[in-house]
Amino acid sequence: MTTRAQLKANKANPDNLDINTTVSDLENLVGYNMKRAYVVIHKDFREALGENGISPPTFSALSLVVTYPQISQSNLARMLGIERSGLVSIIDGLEQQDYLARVHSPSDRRVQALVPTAEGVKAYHAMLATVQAHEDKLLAGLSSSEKSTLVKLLIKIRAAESQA
Amino acid sequence: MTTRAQLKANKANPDNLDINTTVSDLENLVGYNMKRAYVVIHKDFREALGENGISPPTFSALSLVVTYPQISQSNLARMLGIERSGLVSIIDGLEQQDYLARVHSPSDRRVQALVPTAEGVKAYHAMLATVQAHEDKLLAGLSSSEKSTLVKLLIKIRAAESQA
DNA sequence: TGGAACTGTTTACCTGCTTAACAGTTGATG
DNA sequence: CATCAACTGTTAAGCAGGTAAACAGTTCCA
Repeated sequence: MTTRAQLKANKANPDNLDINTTVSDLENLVGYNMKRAYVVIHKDFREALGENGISPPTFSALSLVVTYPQISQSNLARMLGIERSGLVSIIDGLEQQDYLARVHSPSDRRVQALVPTAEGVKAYHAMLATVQAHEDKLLAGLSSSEKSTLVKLLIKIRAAESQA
Repeated sequence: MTTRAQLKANKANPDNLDINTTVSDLENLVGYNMKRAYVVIHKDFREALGENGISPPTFSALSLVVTYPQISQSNLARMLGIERSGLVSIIDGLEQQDYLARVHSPSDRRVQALVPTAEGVKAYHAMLATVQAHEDKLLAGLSSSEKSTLVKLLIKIRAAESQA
């Protein structure tokens, strides 16, 4: 594939600089490649849920609330790996869409347990299916064993943090 | 699967909620795992270069300028996968640190070719070694074949974007 | 000789966080 | 039982890393 951009590139840079065959130190750094790959997946996620779809952090929060009803915001933040303060507006959004409710815990008046609504559960499962389908399509070039290997390695990296 | 007993335990004792054994739909989504893993690697990168270290985007830009001296900002932005406008402040920063210079191309007066300084090249190689060493340490739990598999899969995902 | 397309740049904006501070609540310890 | 550390959710301010739109200057092409 020879794009107009490449022709321009060749002109601007006399070396035969082909974007698709670029070799630099960056290509060997896991961090760089992970960032680039994540950008692609993130974009795909947004396209999957469309114009007014919820964001990845919001989706993740909803997922955990559906999985662990009555979870507290503190615990949810810990699971997501973000600060409690960062979670507030995410939960606000989910509450405004009636996907969940904050209910005061009688046993501990500090805590507001997060409980998904029926609508929230239904919407979540629909979104999950959509996201899953889009991801499968995007990653059609990977075999299912490659996909599971990838996930295993990513989880291994996340686990490596605690040990440092 | 999460048992009712576990939920109860979680409620009774929030600290019992083990982040590393969480099981939910999210664990099967490549996007979610990639984001979480990237956060870990990103954090490691910042720690590697210390308090006043350059950011990952800035490092990537410098890397490509060192590899492809006289590259234009447009081509660099394309390689990095970001907009031209987003690159301006990154290059400003590198120029202020005397890691590179903008020089007018005589053949095309629109273009400002980016040329690394001797100091820039030197600093880059030092940073690369540091980043590489930190990453190797972080990923010590992965065999070298696992690491190369991971990179191959990440590149494959990046390549999948064009086809969509 | 236009006009389309590319150059770098500024401006305004957005998302997804962080840190610091706060009041209310709880539980443990003296 | 008094108090104090620690936890709850929340607000406010700020930062990182972008995007989109508009712009003037430049180049290419028909």
